[in-house]
Amino acid sequence: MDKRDLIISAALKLFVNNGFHGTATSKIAQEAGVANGTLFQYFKTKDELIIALYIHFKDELVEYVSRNTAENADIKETIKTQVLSSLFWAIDNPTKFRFIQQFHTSPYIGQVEQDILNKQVEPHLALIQKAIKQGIIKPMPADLVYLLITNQVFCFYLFVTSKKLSKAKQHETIETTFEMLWDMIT
Amino acid sequence: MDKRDLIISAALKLFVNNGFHGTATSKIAQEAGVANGTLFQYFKTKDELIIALYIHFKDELVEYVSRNTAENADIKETIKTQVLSSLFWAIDNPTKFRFIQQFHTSPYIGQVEQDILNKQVEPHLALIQKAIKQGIIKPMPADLVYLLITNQVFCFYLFVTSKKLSKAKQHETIETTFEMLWDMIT
DNA sequence: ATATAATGATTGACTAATCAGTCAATACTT
DNA sequence: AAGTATTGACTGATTAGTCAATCATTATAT
Repeated sequence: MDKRDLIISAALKLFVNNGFHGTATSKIAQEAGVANGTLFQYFKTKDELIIALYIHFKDELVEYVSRNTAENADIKETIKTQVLSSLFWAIDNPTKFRFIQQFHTSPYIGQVEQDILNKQVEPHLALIQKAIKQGIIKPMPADLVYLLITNQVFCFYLFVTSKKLSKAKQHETIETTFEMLWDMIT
Repeated sequence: MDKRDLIISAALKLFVNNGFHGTATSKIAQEAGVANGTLFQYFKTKDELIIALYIHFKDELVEYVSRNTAENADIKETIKTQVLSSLFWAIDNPTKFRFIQQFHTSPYIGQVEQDILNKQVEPHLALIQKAIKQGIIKPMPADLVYLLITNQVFCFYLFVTSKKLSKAKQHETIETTFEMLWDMIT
């Protein structure tokens, strides 16, 4: 694990526990076991670190989902796989997922270039639009459907983590709630 | 408008724009047009101010919703009225609503006494439980249903504010999406 | 009615602590 | 020996919170 990674995971932990400004860069360096100055070698400013963290973990999630998405399954199966793998990633990486949520509702989200945000959303929007054209999903704005789906994921995540369900029970709940979601939008 | 209210609205504005720790208490006092020390007369610490703000606005929302809820309508009508009035409140008070969301995903949420959180949620949970017993809503954990509903409200809010829809178009979208939500959980 | 006292609200200069970020010195690699 | 990565003491700026002094308001006494 190189110093950059040490800094990233220390920062993740402290930001989620104490908030962005509630975490001093010196505390991050300490937690990472590196010197104060080293942090600024890898990230020019604290803001740059925070934004880099968001892009880093969001990319990790996007990559995980696309790696788990079958190439030529039908649309329902594709969307289902994407929803479920997002959720599994969130359950396995609660701190990273909470960081993303915290970032989304913070003023920092405005500092991320629109290009980067679009690039992560575009493929999903395209898939939804395709499903709407084929008459699978109800005719409605694609970005509303996207919002409904992503919020459902967040919702499942909150539920699954608040109760301490067994893996089997988790899967069962996720399956039923996905079918409910699917019924809603089709 | 007394000083306490001036401080509250100044704090709301700055916290939403700059984050909790990104906002200095001196800036809040300045924005409110009161002296530094006056802020600490009304709120012993900055943390106390932040938490008081959350409870204040959450109460405002809860009160608004319950004021708009008909006494003896049927369950669907009751829940529908609650969802719609939450949403209208959010649209009319975007800064307050964003503050609540920002607070929810921040570490401060852990500092709010469980009693206070429960008191706001309980009546809604009771209503959902009643609907489940009567076989109106599908048999599933009441708190999951509650999560699904509140997240849907957040989702509508994001959609309605991202597009700049006319009031009429807003109502139309909200009506259809509520029916979708209702179909999903019943 | 007027003066005086008492109470409480408000002020802003102040402090000790903390912060992000720098940089000259040091350690490690090639 | 040259180049690169790392260090941590340091700085100027900013922070939350304090407090003695001032101001406003109301109550009491003459």
